Amino acid sequence: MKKKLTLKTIAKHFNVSIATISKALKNSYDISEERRKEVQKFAKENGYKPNIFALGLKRNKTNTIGLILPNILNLYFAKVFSGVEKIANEHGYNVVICISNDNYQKEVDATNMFVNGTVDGFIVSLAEETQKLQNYSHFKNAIKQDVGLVMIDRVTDEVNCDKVIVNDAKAAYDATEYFISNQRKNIALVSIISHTSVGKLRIQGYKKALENNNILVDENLIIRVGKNDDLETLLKVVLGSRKVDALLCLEETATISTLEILKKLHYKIPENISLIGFTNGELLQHVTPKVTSVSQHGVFMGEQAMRFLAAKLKEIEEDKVSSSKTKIVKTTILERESTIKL
Amino acid sequence: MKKKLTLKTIAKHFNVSIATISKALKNSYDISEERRKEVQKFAKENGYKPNIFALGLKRNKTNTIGLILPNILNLYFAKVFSGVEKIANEHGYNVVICISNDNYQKEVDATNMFVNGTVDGFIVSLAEETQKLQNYSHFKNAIKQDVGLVMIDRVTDEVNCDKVIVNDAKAAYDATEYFISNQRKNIALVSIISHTSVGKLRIQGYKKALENNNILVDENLIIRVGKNDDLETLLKVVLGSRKVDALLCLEETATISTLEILKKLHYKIPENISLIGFTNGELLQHVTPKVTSVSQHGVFMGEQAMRFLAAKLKEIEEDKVSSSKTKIVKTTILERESTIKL
DNA sequence: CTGAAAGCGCTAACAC
DNA sequence: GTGTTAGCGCTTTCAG
Repeated sequence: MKKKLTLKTIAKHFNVSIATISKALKNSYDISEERRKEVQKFAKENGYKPNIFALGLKRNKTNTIGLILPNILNLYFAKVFSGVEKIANEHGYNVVICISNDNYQKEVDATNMFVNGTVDGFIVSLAEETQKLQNYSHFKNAIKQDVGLVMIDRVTDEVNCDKVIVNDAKAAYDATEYFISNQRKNIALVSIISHTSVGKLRIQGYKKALENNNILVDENLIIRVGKNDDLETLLKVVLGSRKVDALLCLEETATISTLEILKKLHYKIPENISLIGFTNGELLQHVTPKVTSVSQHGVFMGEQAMRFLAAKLKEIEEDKVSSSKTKIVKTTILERESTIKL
Repeated sequence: MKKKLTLKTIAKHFNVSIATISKALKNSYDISEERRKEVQKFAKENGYKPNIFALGLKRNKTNTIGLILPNILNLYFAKVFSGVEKIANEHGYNVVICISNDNYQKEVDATNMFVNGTVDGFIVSLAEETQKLQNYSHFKNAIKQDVGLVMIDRVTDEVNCDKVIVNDAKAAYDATEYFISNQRKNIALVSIISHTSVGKLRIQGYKKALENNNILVDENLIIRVGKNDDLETLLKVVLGSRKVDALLCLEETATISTLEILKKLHYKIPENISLIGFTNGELLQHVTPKVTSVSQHGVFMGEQAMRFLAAKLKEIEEDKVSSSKTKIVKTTILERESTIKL
C-alpha cells in the first residue's frame, strides 16, 4: 500500500510547516507568491488530494445523498434515479444507491447505514414488503437524527417528510373514464401490485370512476394476481364467466402478458377488447398492437425529489426547518392502437 | 442543526473518560460488565452512531466502491449495476454511482472524485466519447494512486487493469454464421455504435465470418448510422440498390427501429429478410415478430467485475498486487421468429 | 478497571 | 510571511 501524499509530507519536502502548505494550496495572501507557485506545482505533479475524511471531520458534511430504490431493472426506477443523479450533480452531491429488492430488511439496513452519517440525506421509494408490514420506524428515526428524507412514488402518510408522488387514483380514474366515454362499460382490471400504495390508489380511482358513471363495481372483475398465481388461468376464468370489453392493467409487465394472452385467445384488440396499461418503460409502444398507456414521468419525479432534498438539507443546515411539502406529478394518457373511439 | 451524540458527550454524562466509553461500546474486557451494560444501553437509546469520518480517518478505508456507467436507462447497464450492487453488498461495500452520459469530461470528473479517496476502488464502462478521443490518462493516474480499477464491457487495451468483457467479435461472428448456415448470403449490418470498442469488434466479427465463408465483404452493406442520420433513409438506399436477405443489428434500439421500418416497407420477416439483433433488454422478445437475438449477461458481468474489484482491493491492502486478469463472458443466440431455417 | 495522551489529515485563529 | 496550536471524533497504547 503506497502511502498517500499529505500536507505533512509536502511540508517536510519544503522544510516549512503544515499550515504554510495548507495556505499555499488555498492561495492565501498570507503566503508569498513564489512559495505558493512552487507548492502548488509540486502538489499537482505528485497528485496531492486532500484527505476526504479529514475534510469531512472538519465540515461534518458528506456532500453525498442516498437513494433507496426497490429495483433498478425496472425502467421507471432507472428513470427516477437518472433524474435524481442529474440534479444531485448540479448541487454538488454524489449519490450512493442501495437496492431494497422490495425487501423490508434490506431497506432498514440501507436506512441505518445512511443515518450513520454516510449521507446528508436520502430519497426512498418504499419496498413492497415495507408497505405490507407498515413498519416505518426506521424512517422516523432518521428524521429524528436530522437526516434529510424525501419519499418518492411509493410513500406513506405515516412519515412526515417531503414527498413526490403521482396522482395514481386520478390516473386510474381518467383511464377508466376514457373507456367509459368510448362506450365500454364492462371494464376489468389486472393488478400484480395490489399490495403497494400505488396499486391500492389505482384501484380506488378505477372504482370511483365507475361509481361516478353509475356503473356497478363488480369485484370479480378485479383480478389481483399474487406471486404464485397464473395470470392466464385467472384471466380465462374472468373472460369466460362474464362480458368484458375493456381491460385496465396497473403495471407494465402485466400489460404485456395480458396482451399476449388475449392475442393467443384470438381476441381482437381493440375491437373486442380495449386495453390500457400503466407503464414505466418503452415496451408498450413497440408491441403489436401498440398499447394505449398511462405514462409517468420518472425522470421529472426524480429531479423534483432531489430538489426537495437539496432544499431540505439547506434548511437543516440553517436550522429553520419548514413543514413538509408534497408534489403531485401528473400522468398522461398516450392514445395508441389498443383503444378506439367507437 | 441538532448536534450529534459523540463519545465525548456520553463520557460527560457518565462522568468518565472518552476512552472508557469507547471501550465499553466495543465490549472490551477492560471495562466492568456493569459499566459496559449501562453505556451500551444509553448509547442505543439515544441513537449513538460513530462518526464515519473519524473512523475513516483512522482506518483510511472507505468501504465504498464507485461505478461509472455511460447510461442507466439502458437495461443492459442497469443489469450490470444490479450485479455489481449485489456482490458489493455481500462484501460489505457501498456503491457510489456516476453516470457519464457518454461524455468524456463527466467521466474524468467522476474518476477524479473517486481518486480523491471517496472510494477504495471503482468499476467503469467507458464513455463513447472517451473511446473516440482515446484519452485514458485519468485512469492511468488512478492506478498510480493505488485505487483499484476494473473495466467492464467497454474497455481499452491502453489501461492495464482487470477487465470483464463480452467476446463481441465472436458473438457477431456466430450470428453471421448462423445466417450463412441458413443460406442467407446477402447480409447487411446496422450499427449506431460504430465508434465504440464494442461496435468495432462486432463489425470485425461480421467481416471475418463472411471471409471465412468466401463471401465478399461489401462495405455498402455496412450501415453506420451517425447521430444526425436518418436510419430509414439509409436503409431504403441500401435495400433499394442491392439484394439483402438478412440483417444484423448491433444494438437494441436500432433493431427495433429497423424492424418497424421493414414492416412499414412490407418486407416479410423472416421470409424475405431475416433479422438478428444484439440486445440488452426485453424489447426484442415482445415485438412482432419476436426477434432472434444475441443476448448478453449483464448481471453476471457486473457480478464478475465486482468480484475482481474486491479481490484487487484485498491485494492492494496486502501489498501483493498480481497481474491483470480479463474475463470473457459468452453471449447466447436466442432463436425466435425473425429467423428461419430455409 | 480506568484514564491520559498521541495521532489520523486538515483548518483556522492567533502569535511571532 | 510563516509557524504554533487547538480541535474535529475516534482508536489504541500505555500508565496507573
